Amino acid sequence: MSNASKSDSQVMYALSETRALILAGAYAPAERLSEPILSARLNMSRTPIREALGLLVQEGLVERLPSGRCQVSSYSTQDIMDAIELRGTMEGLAARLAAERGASGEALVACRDTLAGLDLAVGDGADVDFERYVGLNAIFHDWIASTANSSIITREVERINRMPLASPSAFLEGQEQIPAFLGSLVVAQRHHHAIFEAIENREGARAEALCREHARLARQNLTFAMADGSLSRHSIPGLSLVKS
Amino acid sequence: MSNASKSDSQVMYALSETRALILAGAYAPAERLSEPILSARLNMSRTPIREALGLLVQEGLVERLPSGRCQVSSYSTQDIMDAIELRGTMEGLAARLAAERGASGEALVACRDTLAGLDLAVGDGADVDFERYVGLNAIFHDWIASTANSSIITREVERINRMPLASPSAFLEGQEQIPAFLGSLVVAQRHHHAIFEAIENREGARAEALCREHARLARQNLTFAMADGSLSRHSIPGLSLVKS
DNA sequence: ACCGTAATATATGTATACAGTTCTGGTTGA
DNA sequence: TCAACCAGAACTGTATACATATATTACGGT
Repeated sequence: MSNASKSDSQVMYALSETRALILAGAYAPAERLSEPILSARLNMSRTPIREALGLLVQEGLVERLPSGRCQVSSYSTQDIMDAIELRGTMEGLAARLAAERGASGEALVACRDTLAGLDLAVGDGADVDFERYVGLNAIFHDWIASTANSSIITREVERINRMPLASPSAFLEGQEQIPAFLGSLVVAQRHHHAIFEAIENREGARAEALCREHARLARQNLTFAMADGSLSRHSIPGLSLVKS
Repeated sequence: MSNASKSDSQVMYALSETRALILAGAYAPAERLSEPILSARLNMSRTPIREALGLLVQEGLVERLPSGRCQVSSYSTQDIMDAIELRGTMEGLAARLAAERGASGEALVACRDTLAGLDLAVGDGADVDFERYVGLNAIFHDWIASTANSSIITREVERINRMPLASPSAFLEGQEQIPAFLGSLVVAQRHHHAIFEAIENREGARAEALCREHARLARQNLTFAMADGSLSRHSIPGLSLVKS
């Protein structure tokens, strides 16, 4: 087997492929995923399929029935709301620890660059460079988690971010046309600056509170997306799994 | 295969057996776990062993090397501290939501029973019924998580509790002899009452702050256990994985 | 027309085989 | 003495086989 230490293994291929299928809505919630059928579809044996399904269960995209069979998960709007609240809380913890423990000079410099890039991408909110914004936004949020300087916390924040629709980038794509959403980006970027400032000034409580409030924007976007009916329903990955 | 839908499957046996071996210190940190050797030791084929190892990786007890091999994890004291802080934060979130959303009448009644049982188990701190305390303490903490009424949050709290040494029960066994520890139980039980009262009175911020402070007791116990050298080193499951 | 039941098909759980990779230990050459 | 290297052993990743459990369908009784 060619080494490549994971990324081109059969398991990883099965994992990303199946995940993409589910997030794109190719499988409906509660639809069964059988190992033989998937293995035929992806041209491999059941073994890596089986392992990939286990990982998807861990990610929360797939549920295991008592019989052992797998089905696509479904979430209520409230579930997503709670997941976002949880992310906000965990990012808040990371930001507080980052403030309390202090960020290194290089970390601060790097983050200032990211913020400057985000400023450019947002502009005045009328002409947003989305692609750029999405990438830098993810970098900023990763920066918060890593600046807490705790492998445990970094790991768990990454984990919650893998949950469908809970990540900071979940609602950034496919909503370019919604004016209310565009406005929220300006507010979000203001939050980013304030969070950075709080961490730089060792203001732990402020950093924490800001992160929590920042996550609330995602909840608002979820509300927009759900109300918006058809448009976002298919363009936002994973939204097809949300039930009520 | 006998149904039993999980609990007596080969995977579950391999999982609990291997976990127990690691937590008991039968394998040192960084020691390799090879599938063939484990499968010989547990009298089964590599297949369920392999799946169990994947689950242990997910639990954090085992790490996967780039080559694909597995080794026993090791943690720094700071890692455990951070995990406990994270648990306190997540329990705090659960308690806040429980307060904000309101607990049902039956939930409140049930919790009062638990608290009464804990009162009896603790007594005045001089003659503690440990076995009883450990069980009821776990029930109380589960109650907090479930009273938030969010499957996502329940799931993630359970997850962090499975992390070695981060659970509310982690330091409750094997330290009966340490006076400072006995005293901490009285304080802990006072926290329990206050947390319940805050949730009952819909005081979200208070419930959250109390949970965080409550978790700090575990950090203190970790300090005791680490300072105490040989005694607790072997009696507290998982402590053998802590490095510095 | 409908419910219960038997028969069939399909799924999962586990064992085993094999190819290719990584470790290990010893040997060689400087 | 030590580093590089090579052969053998051991391990992982994947495929496949088979036993058993579960889902589905067809059929017969009421």
